[in-house]
Amino acid sequence: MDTLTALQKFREHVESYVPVNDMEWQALASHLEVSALKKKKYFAEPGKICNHIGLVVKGAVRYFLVKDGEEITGYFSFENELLSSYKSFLTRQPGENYIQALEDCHIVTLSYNAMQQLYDDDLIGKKMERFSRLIAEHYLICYEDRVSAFITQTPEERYNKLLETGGDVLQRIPQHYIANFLGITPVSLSRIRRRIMKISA
Amino acid sequence: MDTLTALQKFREHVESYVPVNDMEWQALASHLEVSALKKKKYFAEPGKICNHIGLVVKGAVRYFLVKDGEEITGYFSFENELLSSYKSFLTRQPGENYIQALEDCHIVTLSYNAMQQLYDDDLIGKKMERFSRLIAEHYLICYEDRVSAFITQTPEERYNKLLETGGDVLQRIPQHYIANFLGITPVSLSRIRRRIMKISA
DNA sequence: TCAAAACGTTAACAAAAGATAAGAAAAAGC
DNA sequence: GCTTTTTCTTATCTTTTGTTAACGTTTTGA
Repeated sequence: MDTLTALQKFREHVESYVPVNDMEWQALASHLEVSALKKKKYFAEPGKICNHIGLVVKGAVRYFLVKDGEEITGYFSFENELLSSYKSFLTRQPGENYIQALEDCHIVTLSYNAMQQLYDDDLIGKKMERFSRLIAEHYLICYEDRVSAFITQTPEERYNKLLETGGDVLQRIPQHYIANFLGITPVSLSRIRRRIMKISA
Repeated sequence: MDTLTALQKFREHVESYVPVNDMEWQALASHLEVSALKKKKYFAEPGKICNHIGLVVKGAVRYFLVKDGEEITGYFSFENELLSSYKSFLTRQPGENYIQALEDCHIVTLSYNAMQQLYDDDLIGKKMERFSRLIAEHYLICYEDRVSAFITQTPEERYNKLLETGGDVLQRIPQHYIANFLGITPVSLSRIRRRIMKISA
């Protein structure tokens, strides 16, 4: 995928939140960087401050942290989704998790400093503020739903819901990662799958 | 508590995110409403669109939803914390949860329409966008931490962490609500407490 | 191509959590 | 002040999950 296509994808993503005219786009695009992230390479690592926010143009990444020597996968990002150790990016503190490419990825990134410059820009500062607000609000709602699922649903119910709405996740992600994502062990997920098969059979 | 004090608290809250001069404050304050919410009264109910966002100036509220006839408590807001069925407020869709006063509350609220007017205001639009962005980012991080706790920690570990950092919650909230908040049943929390007591004794 | 690693399932056992019920203590409301 | 409700604990039993290990299959990578 060429640079222009990648940037165009980024523009479309921004425009799904706020309208952007050509002049505004120029101001924004001048700060963007297009790059590749090969499978198994890391976008973020614990102990390091995440200095970039990105968009996954192609590919998929996995968020995980290591506890007691075990990798625990918390999240994934696919095409047209945000890519960042967001807490670290926002707070300027060292992050806690790895972000690793599950496939060869094409990404478009924006540095923290560029972001602040854009916020303070007279031409597009307000629009960038709004864009970031809408992004944050969007992901806030996602997290709210996820917390709600942990509180109100059993692991089996959470997996069933994932079967309905999961889409890409179920096809492209190994099941033991999905187990972590659901808050259970891979063995437990395997048992849940067998239970469901028996019922639906 | 009088209206001026309540408004002053709101101003201080805003100023903990962005600086506000007197002129800007006038523009904002003209849209604010100060009100009381008596114990057990509802700020939001399922099926209704949440048209206001608020600040708890005094008191505490509980967020809960009803599943299979059971109340499940997901969250609390105390003094100087945000108050809203945020997903409903943002998406303009009917909410799913109740927000109920646990104590007699004093609250300051801002309507959705006023919020949009403020965003589009030339004088303080950009500042309001930034304020809301920072608010959303702040709560996004809170939710991220909470999801992370569900994935990486056992209920016992989550309770222990709450003992360290909980503050108000543990003093002012009945334990069966806290159990829900931790994602377990009240009976289970009681057992966890006994296990911890035995160890530390 | 071939050895090594990763992946998913299953089994056996231990630990924890859910469901239900009962009882005591504390708080709320009249 | 007294009754009712709420809150918390405890016990019993069932269900689920975690842990560890084994096994076959698939995928990876040199």
